[in-house]
Amino acid sequence: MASTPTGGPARSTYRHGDLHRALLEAGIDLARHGGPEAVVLREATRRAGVVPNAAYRHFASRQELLAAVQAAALSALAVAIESELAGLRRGKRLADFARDSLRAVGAGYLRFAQAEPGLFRTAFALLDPVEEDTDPNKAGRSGLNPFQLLASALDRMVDAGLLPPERRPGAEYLAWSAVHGLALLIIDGPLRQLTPEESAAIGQRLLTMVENGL
Amino acid sequence: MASTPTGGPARSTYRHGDLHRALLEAGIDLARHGGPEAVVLREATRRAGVVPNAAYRHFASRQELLAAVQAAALSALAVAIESELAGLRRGKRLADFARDSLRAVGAGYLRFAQAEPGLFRTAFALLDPVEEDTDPNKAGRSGLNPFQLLASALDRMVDAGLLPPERRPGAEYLAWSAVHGLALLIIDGPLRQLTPEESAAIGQRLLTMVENGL
DNA sequence: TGTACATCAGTGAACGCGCGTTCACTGATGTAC
DNA sequence: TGTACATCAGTGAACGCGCGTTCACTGATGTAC
Repeated sequence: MASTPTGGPARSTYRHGDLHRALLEAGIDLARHGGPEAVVLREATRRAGVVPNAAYRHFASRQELLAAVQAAALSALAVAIESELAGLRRGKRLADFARDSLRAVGAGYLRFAQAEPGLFRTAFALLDPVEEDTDPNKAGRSGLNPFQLLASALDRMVDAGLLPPERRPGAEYLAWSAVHGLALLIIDGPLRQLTPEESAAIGQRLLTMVENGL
Repeated sequence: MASTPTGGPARSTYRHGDLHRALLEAGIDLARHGGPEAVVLREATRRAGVVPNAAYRHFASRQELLAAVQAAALSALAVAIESELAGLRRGKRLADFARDSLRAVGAGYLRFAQAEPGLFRTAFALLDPVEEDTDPNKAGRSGLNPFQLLASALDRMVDAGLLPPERRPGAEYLAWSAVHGLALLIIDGPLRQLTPEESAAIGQRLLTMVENGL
């Protein structure tokens, strides 16, 4: 039996069956290992065991495939944040819970960046505004995308009286900046050598700075 | 008289005269307009009015040209920070001066990112650790590179009693993260549409957060 | 249940592009005498 | 001051590469009768 380049079994049918999905998954895998610029149409078709131009039945251009991969990366980030949030104990006082939520959002963000740097970079390759975006392809299980998860954690801070309402507007961008910057120093920058433990520690310190400084 | 592609006068001599410099400047210009991936050997030689392989007399590879451009970008950033620092009035109390220095470093960083996004992105394309780097090509007039300028502002904060010495180690990375993240949101991200005034305002807010949170 | 046929997913071949890099060369420059 | 010569900066031509995308096609599938 012949094999595809990735070692999977060759198609026995003339039709692929689910080429759209196969291309998307190949694209995600490429992004995972090489970031957005590694999402190459021809390589995706190679992995799907299909001729290059077959992709055009499912994506109008390389750009469109990349956009789909980017949405998937955003969604994966949202899921990572949600799973960090899911680990919180709810029994605590409202204020503690609000604080913990904000930290969980930040910690999930940083953990994802370090665990999946390629997908992380893909998620933020020329990002369109995502504030009002309700595309479920970019969201986690809660239906919220990463930005919206952050926004709701900040709302909780206001509700708990930890953040004065007049400082709420735009606070997303301050918190996001700090965490995003650290993520990049860790995956692409001078903090590349840190172990996951070390970066978790500096992440916590950064989150404390945000909490106190907001 | 014939012209080079950029409209400059054609060489009248067989030898170029200063091709090394011409290639570097072409590379810087490419980076300015398109970031690191726009630094293309063949295009640099075209602009210098020279055949493609002539570059190899001066740079061993495209990578080596890019490294030189990157150093120049870092140096330009350092100069931008220095000029922000130079605007400070010295007469004030030590504590005020320390605070203002830190803010000036951040503001210079943000201003440069917005004014020269291509060079900014080039400066941080896979940055080697720059903490101990004394390469003058990466430094400003003071001989310090951007990271070292930040470090010395933080030292002043400690001297002025505004930052407890036990929180000094690693503080560079916290401050840097915040400012770097905001810079990226502004040049590549969802804050792309902000006017320079708006981004200066959010920059000041971010710097306040850093100051209070550190 | 069986056959004719329209649909359209995937094929095969080719395109033009620009890139980095290597090779053997040529001819201007500046130095040694 | 004048000439021979070595150096080496820039030339000319070519390479192989992989990319995105277009074209006219073929043949498996599923629907209409």
